[in-house]
Amino acid sequence: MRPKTRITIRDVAQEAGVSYQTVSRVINDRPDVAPETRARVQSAITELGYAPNIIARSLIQGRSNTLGVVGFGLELFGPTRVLAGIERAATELGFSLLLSILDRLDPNRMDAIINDLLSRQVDGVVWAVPGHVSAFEWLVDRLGGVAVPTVYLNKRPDPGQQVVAMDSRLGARLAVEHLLEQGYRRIGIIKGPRGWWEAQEREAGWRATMQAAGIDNLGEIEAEGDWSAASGDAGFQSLVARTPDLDAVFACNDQMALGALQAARHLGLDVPRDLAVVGFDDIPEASYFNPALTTVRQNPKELGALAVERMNQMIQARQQDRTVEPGVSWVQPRLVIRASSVRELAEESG
Amino acid sequence: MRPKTRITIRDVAQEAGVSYQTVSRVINDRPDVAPETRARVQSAITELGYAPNIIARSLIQGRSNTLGVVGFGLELFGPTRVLAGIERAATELGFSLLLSILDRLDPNRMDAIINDLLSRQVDGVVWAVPGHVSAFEWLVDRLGGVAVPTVYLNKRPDPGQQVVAMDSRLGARLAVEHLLEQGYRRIGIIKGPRGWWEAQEREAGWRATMQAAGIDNLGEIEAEGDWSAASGDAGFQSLVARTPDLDAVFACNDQMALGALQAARHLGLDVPRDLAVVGFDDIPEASYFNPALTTVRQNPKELGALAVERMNQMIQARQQDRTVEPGVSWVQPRLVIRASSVRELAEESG
DNA sequence: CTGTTAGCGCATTCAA
DNA sequence: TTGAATGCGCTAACAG
Repeated sequence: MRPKTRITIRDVAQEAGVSYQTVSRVINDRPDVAPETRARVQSAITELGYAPNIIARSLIQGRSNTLGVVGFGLELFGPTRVLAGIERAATELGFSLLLSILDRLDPNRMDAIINDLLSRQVDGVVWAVPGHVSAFEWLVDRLGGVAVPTVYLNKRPDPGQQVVAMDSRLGARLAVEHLLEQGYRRIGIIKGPRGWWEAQEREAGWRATMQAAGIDNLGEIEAEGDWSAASGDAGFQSLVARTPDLDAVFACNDQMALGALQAARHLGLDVPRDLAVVGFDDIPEASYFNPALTTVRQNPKELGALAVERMNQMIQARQQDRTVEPGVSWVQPRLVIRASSVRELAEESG
Repeated sequence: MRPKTRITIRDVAQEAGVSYQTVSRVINDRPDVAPETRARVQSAITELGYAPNIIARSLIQGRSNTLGVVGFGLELFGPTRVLAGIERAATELGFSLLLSILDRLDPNRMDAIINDLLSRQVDGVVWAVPGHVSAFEWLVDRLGGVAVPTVYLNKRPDPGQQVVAMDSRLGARLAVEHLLEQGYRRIGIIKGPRGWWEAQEREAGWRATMQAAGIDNLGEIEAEGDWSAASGDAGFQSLVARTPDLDAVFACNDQMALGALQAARHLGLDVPRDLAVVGFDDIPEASYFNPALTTVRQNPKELGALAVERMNQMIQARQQDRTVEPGVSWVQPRLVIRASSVRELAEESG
């Protein structure tokens, strides 16, 4: 076991018989070191098990090579995968990640998180918290004020901000158009929680597509859920109660679709014969639902990766006193068609 | 928008008309500051929007208030929830989290992660990577060598190590005993990937309980999966092909159980009449499977929280030159009984 | 090529 | 109660 005192650059210098600045040069791969000296230093480093203190380096350089990530829960599919994408991209670009998780939209907690991240000298902040737009105004002020590069994920685009977002509206349109093509007309919706921008977008996509198809009285075929299967179950029941001629449901995520499938079964409805169900996300289990679920596939990992690349550009630019034009990057979802919305497919696999 | 140069303690001092050490005292809530002075400094702080540089503080104190967390993927239920528990507990105890994700057990990547965490002066490392024991030997050496407090999650207990683990063996026993009580005898298993310690433990629990019940020829009712629904599907099919009198399946996680349910349906088997299925994890969707899944409920968040508390004890102890006795903390799972393993329940809800 | 001198932002001795 | 020095571990100018 090694001594408790930390091994510093000076210990290495002494061991190698050089000045400690030479050691610094070796560590930082500077060219101006004699090969023989370099080798001697290297072996001293491994000998002593020296590891450079990045904290000290950051202090000088005013740069920590660290990104702050603020996420929302780790319960849901999308946000979790987004985080995975962020992590991978950050690692590739040489950033470490300081992770904070928000469980609810508590301004005090948000403020504390931002403070901590700034105090820890993060080079940028990836704000991966879905939520109601108004909740962000003070935040933008706060982050904008200190001028820390910030990228927002799945947030309503605002001028002056860097946003990376899934095109949920398009996803919803794909889902509804598919159902229409399959001959379904009274396509109800089980919405996500009101506060989520993505939920609003999915609803908007559904509404626009339905209206374009000339279907009205949409109010009576709407239900609101909270992303959980239980809420999908309840939402479906309330839809059916209100709308006897309901023939399809667009659930705004796969868990709620699962709940709807379950409720339909209990009501003796056959999917997709009597009723079609489409979800959103394409969680890995979706193809094993009964019947297999047609759903809109997101690529949340890509979303996260894109956010980090954007971040990196901003940081690079900033070092050269340039700026990156604010704007929105949209990621396109696509529809994955399975048995829950196609009568022919159901015959085979059922 | 503020000037680009960072605001330091000196700027605040100047603004408040005191020396910068006084500002330091205010920041650190020292008692020996005149109330009037304190107020003046406080207002200067808010005025300038000053935030202390934790990096600099860490450098002096030799302590970063940061925990390194090494996780494995963010795809699986357990590991993700464990991370959530870690995050919450860490926040409560005033630690920030430096997150690294391992996608596969690559020694180079592991080494790079450890190096980075150590270089960033983390106060401790929470190693939340499931995997084969042998992969850890060099690691223990590495972490033990630098004497950074380390807690391992869901790893085979080894003397001299701090381990926090779910009692998977018990969980498996609960599952199998329940099936036996319900009158099932030929209880097959769909195992997790060979490399995972938890998978081994669940298998061991199954095996021991089966043997205790006097059931043999266990070799022919074993299949190996990879935690995915697809592998559960395939595993189940292979079991049925080999064992015509199979009457129950213990799947080592809920996704594989889902695959098994699906396969059973395709084979025209009624669950639970012809065949019972039990899973492991109790993912939120489990109660919405068809039929609702009996499963072993873990509390992975608690596991993560426990690990951090342990970590905190070690760090505290270390500051006082004490040591914490190495050992294992076991977290107990419990069985959640639903329709997939109880014929009477199936009648009602089916 | 290598060593010397400064200083990053702050806490921690001291002294006043 | 406050201010002046000292140094955490390291990099960034210089000089030699």
